[in-house]
Amino acid sequence: MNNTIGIKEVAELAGVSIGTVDRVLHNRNGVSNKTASEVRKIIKETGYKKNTVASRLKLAKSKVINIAVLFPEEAKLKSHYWNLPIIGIEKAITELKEMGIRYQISFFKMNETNSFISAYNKILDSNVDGIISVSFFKDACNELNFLTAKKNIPLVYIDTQLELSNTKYCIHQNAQIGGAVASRLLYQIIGFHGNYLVINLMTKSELNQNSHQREEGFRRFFKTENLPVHSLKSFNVSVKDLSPLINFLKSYQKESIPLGVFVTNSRAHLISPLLEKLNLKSTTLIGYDLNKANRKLLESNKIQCIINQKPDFQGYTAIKGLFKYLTEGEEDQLLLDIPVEIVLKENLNQ
Amino acid sequence: MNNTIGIKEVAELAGVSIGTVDRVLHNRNGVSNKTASEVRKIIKETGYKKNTVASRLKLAKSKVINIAVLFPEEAKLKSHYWNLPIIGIEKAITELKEMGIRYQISFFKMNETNSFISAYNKILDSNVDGIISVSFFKDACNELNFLTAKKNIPLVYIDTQLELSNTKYCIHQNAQIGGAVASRLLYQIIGFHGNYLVINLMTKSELNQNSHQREEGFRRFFKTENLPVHSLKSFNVSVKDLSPLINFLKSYQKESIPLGVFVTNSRAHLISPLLEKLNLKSTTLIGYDLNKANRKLLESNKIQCIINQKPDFQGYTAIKGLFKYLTEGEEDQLLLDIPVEIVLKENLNQ
DNA sequence: CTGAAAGCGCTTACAG
DNA sequence: CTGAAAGCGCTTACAG
Repeated sequence: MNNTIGIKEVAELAGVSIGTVDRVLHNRNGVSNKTASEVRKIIKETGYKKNTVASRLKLAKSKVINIAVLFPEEAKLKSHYWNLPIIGIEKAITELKEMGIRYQISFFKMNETNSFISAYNKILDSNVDGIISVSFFKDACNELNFLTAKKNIPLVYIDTQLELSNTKYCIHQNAQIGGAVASRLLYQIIGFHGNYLVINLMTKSELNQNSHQREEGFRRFFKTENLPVHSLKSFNVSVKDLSPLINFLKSYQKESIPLGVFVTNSRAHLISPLLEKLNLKSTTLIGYDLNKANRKLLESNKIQCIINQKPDFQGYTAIKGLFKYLTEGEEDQLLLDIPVEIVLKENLNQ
Repeated sequence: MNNTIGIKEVAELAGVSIGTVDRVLHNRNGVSNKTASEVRKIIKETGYKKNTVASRLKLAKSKVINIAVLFPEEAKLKSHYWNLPIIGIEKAITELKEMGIRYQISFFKMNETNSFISAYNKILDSNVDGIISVSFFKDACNELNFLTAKKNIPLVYIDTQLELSNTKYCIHQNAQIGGAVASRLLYQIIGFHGNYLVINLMTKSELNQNSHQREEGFRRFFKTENLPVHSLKSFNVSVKDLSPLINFLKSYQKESIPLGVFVTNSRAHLISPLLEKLNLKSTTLIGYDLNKANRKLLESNKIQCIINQKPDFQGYTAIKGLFKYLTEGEEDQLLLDIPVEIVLKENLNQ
């Protein structure tokens, strides 16, 4: 490969100055159609690629890349789940610091659509080059998709993923695969002759879409693998009142066969004490996310397995991907499936 | 933070020219002690950090960073295990291309120390800035450690890790943790009332150190967790003649309790057919490494779990770490524990 | 519509 | 022993 093609060579071949080549490269106006197409031809022929390092060195101060991060306010709490993506974001920003990039974070209240809307409006009014957020509110996010598309501002959703119209970029874990991994693990442990229970802990009135898809993946496994099981039930319950679940769990007390429990969100730590109190022995518990409570239960063998969505990695990747997109127009790092990471007590603190 | 401290500011504060500051920064001679210490003082006070982007832009052509990679010749074969680190290496090189870095690969024969020695001698005679290799031969690697230290060339071992004297940098997976993860998985499936078997498949006369440590981690789990088991045995066998193993496995045919098999290297695919032929039902098989054969058996449920050492990630990290070290003197990315990745059929192709 | 020139922060050959 | 100047590849304000 001819690695020596720079803007200078392109300019020479096209018989113009490097300034003109640069104008064409950035679609700035002030170039005649004829010149522009000639330059474009040469760029195509030579396979010229802009040197991002040189470009960013020049622009690092005068044209800093501004990333807005819009997260639930829980992100402010250290060691909270929503704080983890920020760790990754900061790592990426540090790595790219010399390239001239910074981020600013704003917060919204999880149960107030309006706080989300007013936050993103403020962001859109500011001088922003890219946005990282999460899709909690369907209508508001659809609107945000529309507004950012109009303004040509890349918007990356990480983590939870609502089904929206026109979402362009998202970095998250495939919920179906997570569910299937959970069922495979439980099935290997418990086998045909056991009871399976999916618990959807709800904070809102309707079932979270992520939970729904995880359950779907969980159930599909048994079909795909053609494994009939003794009993597979699911139970939706509000975190505000777990008593219906407690009553339901009592029905397993009489049974002597093992029970496998899959909690479809980060709140497996709420279930473990119930199982203990009800004295449901030989129960295997699988949940999501390495929050403090889950970590502790993993360490004390009360939870057997946690599926990690690697929120830090998601944040990291979102920044790296946005940088790549904004500097080189490359999109493929902004549509990513994060691998399902299986965490046991033994590989917890690596 | 004062992000505006550049070499210019340092020069001004020290009352010298930027050329002199640069000489101090790179410990080049031709600076009086007095001037040098004054400059160093200012650097310390201001917390000045060289801008790597600018530095590499200047040097990208005149001082390309040369990385030598020395791998077993199996690395030439696509889809072979030893080819995987190269994929990661190439990814990292591509990302850093504009910074002026390239790599050159040479090969040695796995069972010929001399081919390794003559290969590294050739590398050391060339103009090389850093080396990535693997430690297969104890004496030769000790010698290589010595030679590279003398020449001040950073040497990173990835993957397998012999216990050598004076190994400075290595990127690999903790073998003990891998073994412990395997035992946890098997124990959850098989429980107290089962047979556990560790199979060490050997290519040489003595037991590979990695295998040894994996077995150690496997056995330690039962002690740490205080879980006595019905039977836990291990069997060392040469890949050249599996018949002793076959005979040994026959002893399990009479037993009606489940069997958990842990293969401590990448050759679980050699064991699966034996288990089938001997009709050892309700056996769970765990091994290492996502080679083609293992992948296939995972997909057909003949192997239940594979521990992935992420060789591609190791190669990627080695290049990134060497670059960081060579440009900024930062060492910590060259001493790395790669997380133990648990792979089931469901999260295999992510 | 286009070019020449200055400059991003660092490095180095050259001159003194 | 030290400084002034040129240059890495790109960008842009300025002049025409």
